[in-house]
Amino acid sequence: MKEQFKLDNQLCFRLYTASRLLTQAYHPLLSEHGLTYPQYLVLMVLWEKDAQPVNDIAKRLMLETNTVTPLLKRMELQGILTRSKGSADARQVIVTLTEKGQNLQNLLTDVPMKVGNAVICKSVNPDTFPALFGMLDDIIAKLDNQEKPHEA
Amino acid sequence: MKEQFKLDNQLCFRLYTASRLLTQAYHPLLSEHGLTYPQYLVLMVLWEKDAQPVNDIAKRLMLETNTVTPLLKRMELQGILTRSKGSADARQVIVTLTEKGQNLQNLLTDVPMKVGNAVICKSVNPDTFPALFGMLDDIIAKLDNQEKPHEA
DNA sequence: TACTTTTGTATCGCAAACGATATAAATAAA
DNA sequence: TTTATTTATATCGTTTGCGATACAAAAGTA
Repeated sequence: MKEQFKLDNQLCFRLYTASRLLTQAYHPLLSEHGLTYPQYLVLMVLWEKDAQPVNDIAKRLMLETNTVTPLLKRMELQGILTRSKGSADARQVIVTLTEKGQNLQNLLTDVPMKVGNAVICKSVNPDTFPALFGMLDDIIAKLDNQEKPHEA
Repeated sequence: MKEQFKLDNQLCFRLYTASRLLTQAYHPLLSEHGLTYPQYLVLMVLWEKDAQPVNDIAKRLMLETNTVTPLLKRMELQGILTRSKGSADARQVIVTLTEKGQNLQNLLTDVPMKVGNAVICKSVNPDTFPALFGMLDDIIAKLDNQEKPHEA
């Protein structure tokens, strides 16, 4: 058994598992409002800046539009947002929060605190957060412009 | 816009993104051999210890059996492993690597190094790996026995 | 203007994930 | 030994995630 294949040596498996389990921790808090975690991410993007084209939302979440489009359609069916043709560029679809979508920000106020307190702060010393965030951001940045092989 | 909802403050979004992008980095190396990343994880589990019941594999990967079962069936169709009724406990399904499955370990020898060199070591100082692994392990451990609320 | 290329979204198909539920085998209890 | 409970897998349905591809609008070029 080759050393490089030991599961305990894998960064990716750790990220994969931590991501899944942390997402699961959000589940009961979000499903209460009929939301999934990726939908919650879309909400955070639109709360930061409303009325964005699909592309901008996808870029912000580093997802492909073919992932985001169906996701947005489901949220539209739920009356959380609307999708309308852009006026400047007719190819664009502008996504705008409805009142219900705006209001979810109030209903979900406690979610970050609940997950943070119940889980994260009990497992990681808050002082080490900047270091952890920094490392993850470095990995993400590296992987992000790995794919776009630098046009030069 | 409430501070706690800023995407840049979210640990979960970072984990989610880092996990996705790193998995994508494996994709070209694995698809060459007809494998997906979760299938590669199963292989690592079985290379460590062959002939395990479905449950043990699922536990090792911290996945549910309803995720692992279809995954194993696909791998069985590819001739990578076999699924057979356990002799001691007739409920169990014992998963065993075929010669093809064994041999994939040789074909994939370079994968960890390629991903590691090309991506990880260029974004994170290898000296900080133990710290990063430790923090992720702490988060995973905390989330893991969060769900099983400690039978007491 | 006519043609080509790029860009923004969407459709399709497949492989995860996972909650809910079903089923059979094993174990425990009555 | 019945009956009840737990355990090991599996089935079903829904939502993601993403590669491949389609298509129309916009931008660039001849």
